[in-house]
Amino acid sequence: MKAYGETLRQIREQKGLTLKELADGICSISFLSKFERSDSDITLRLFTRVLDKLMMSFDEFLFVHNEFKAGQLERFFKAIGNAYNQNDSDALRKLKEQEKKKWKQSGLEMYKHHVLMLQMYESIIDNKAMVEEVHKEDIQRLADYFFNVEVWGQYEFMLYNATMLFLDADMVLQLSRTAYEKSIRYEEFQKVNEVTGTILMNTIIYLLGPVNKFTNEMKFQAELGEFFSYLNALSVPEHKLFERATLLQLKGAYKLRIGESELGTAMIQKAIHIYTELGAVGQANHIENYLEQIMAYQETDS
Amino acid sequence: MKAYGETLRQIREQKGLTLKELADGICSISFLSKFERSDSDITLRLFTRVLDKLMMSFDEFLFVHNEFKAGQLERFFKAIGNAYNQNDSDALRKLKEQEKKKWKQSGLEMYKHHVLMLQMYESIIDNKAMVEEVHKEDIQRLADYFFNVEVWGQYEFMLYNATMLFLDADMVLQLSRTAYEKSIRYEEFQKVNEVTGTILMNTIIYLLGPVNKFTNEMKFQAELGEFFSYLNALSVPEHKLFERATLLQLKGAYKLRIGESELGTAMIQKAIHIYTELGAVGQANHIENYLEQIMAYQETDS
DNA sequence: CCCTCAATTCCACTATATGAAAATTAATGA
DNA sequence: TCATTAATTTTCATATAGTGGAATTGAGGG
Repeated sequence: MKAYGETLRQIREQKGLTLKELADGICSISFLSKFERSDSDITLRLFTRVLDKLMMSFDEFLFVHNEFKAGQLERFFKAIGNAYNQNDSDALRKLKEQEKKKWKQSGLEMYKHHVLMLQMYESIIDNKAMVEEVHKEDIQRLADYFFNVEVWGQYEFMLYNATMLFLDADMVLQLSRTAYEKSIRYEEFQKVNEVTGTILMNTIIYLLGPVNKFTNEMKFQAELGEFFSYLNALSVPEHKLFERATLLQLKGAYKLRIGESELGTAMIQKAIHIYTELGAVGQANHIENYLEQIMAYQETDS
Repeated sequence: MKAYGETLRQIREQKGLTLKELADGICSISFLSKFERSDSDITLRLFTRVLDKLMMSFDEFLFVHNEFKAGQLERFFKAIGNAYNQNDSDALRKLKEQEKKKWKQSGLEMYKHHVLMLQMYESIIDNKAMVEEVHKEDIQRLADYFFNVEVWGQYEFMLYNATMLFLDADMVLQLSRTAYEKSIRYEEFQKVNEVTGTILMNTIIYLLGPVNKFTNEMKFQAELGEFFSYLNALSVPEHKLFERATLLQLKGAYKLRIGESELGTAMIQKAIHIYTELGAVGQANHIENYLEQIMAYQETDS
């Protein structure tokens, strides 16, 4: 792997800066030269100032350094998401083995969580019943982790989003609420902001329950109201059209759920219409199927 | 300012890790302890591995470290944007003085660009004619910079987006094209991806020309087609509803521009309708005004 | 109470980060 | 062609990053 210094040199030369100019006020010229030739490493403090001077963020620097590939966190969850969406249980198993290995080497709890998560996705794909008894305590451990971490970071948000579907309703209620509260200080940090959105959406979907229950009595009415208001707050910026469209769609589903069929259908139709107008046919079809499923069950029922 | 080590300690403790666990395989326990107590700095190489183990990105770490504030790059451009949108020429002048000072201290060209940019925004707000002669060469310098930087980073994209409005049409054509091409490798890097979107939108708006010219002959027909196709390519992911809506709106404006009034109006109405349905009244009004302006001019003309 | 584990401190030692000045290279121009 | 100058690399001295170990403190836990 290329050293960081070489990347820095590339960037500096791109910008037409001399060693002297970049080093000025930060470190000696000779040292910067050494670092760029990977004759020496650099301390965090100095490097921060170098990047500041270049008006560059660490993540962007690393992105360039890693040949324009995203960081490990995103790659990890994206790999899981891709494998799951493509029903590729081989890929999931592979990922699971990797994490298991890391766990055995380090004994760190986080890798155990990863193994659990991957196992669960695997069992969904393979349509195997989850070996509940065995995992029960692992799940509890995972939930405990979420309850104990005081400040959530992007990792916790993403992990929770990827596992909430396996947790009990009362846990989900508490944790999603916690997640929303903890996310507020990340308002300016786009990535966390976005995961929070998905968490809230998934929570609402979770609380609405399976489609074939849409005619029974309602369990989480108050809580749904609460989470709708969170999602509303998150979608305040007017350019967040995707969040707003999803909100519309979910509100429609909610109306359907509580029996206001005409209103609910109308709202979902609106959402479908918007997606269609914008040429997002995949999404439009997806919602349409969802709506049809509900209708089918309700017909059976009546 | 708090030292990095302290922040790391907070995070480590939050995650319930011991020094031993975090240091294992990376560095000695006693050293990590030293670093966390700011008794010592840490090298970039080691710190990268620490963050990797924590599944944390540099930017997120710095975000937490800086008390949940965005990085300097974004703060800088956001400050300018805010001041401009609020017609606050005092704030702009203040920013300008800051950059001027940096320029005098370092002699770096980039600060001169910043001064130029701020001066131009200032003159728009104060409705003063730009002192063209004086700035002509500065503008040329800025354009030269864009032409010479081989690999654009987030900074270059943002700077170009903020200044293109002051450049000549032929420069804008070339540079926007370049910008799009250079942005392709940043597909996975959200922030650059987003600025690219705005650059393309602004380019199209620039090429469409002022509203009161909407009845004259068309200059950049071919180029507009080109940029529409770029923006189309960028908006492929179906969740990019804002980009898609803007595209609809701009295509409508284009139709109006080339005389297809009914079709153009219909498209823009669609966009307005979507914003309205999604409760984005600000945006909806904004587009409505735009449409009315065009219509007013066309009526005068006929 | 003892026992254990996490963290700090101290020490001795090595590797290397960092700065100042000298040497080299490259480019430019008279 | 030879100065001249700027940019970079080398050299070398020193401060400090980083290791490993051992002794100490402190906080539970049984």
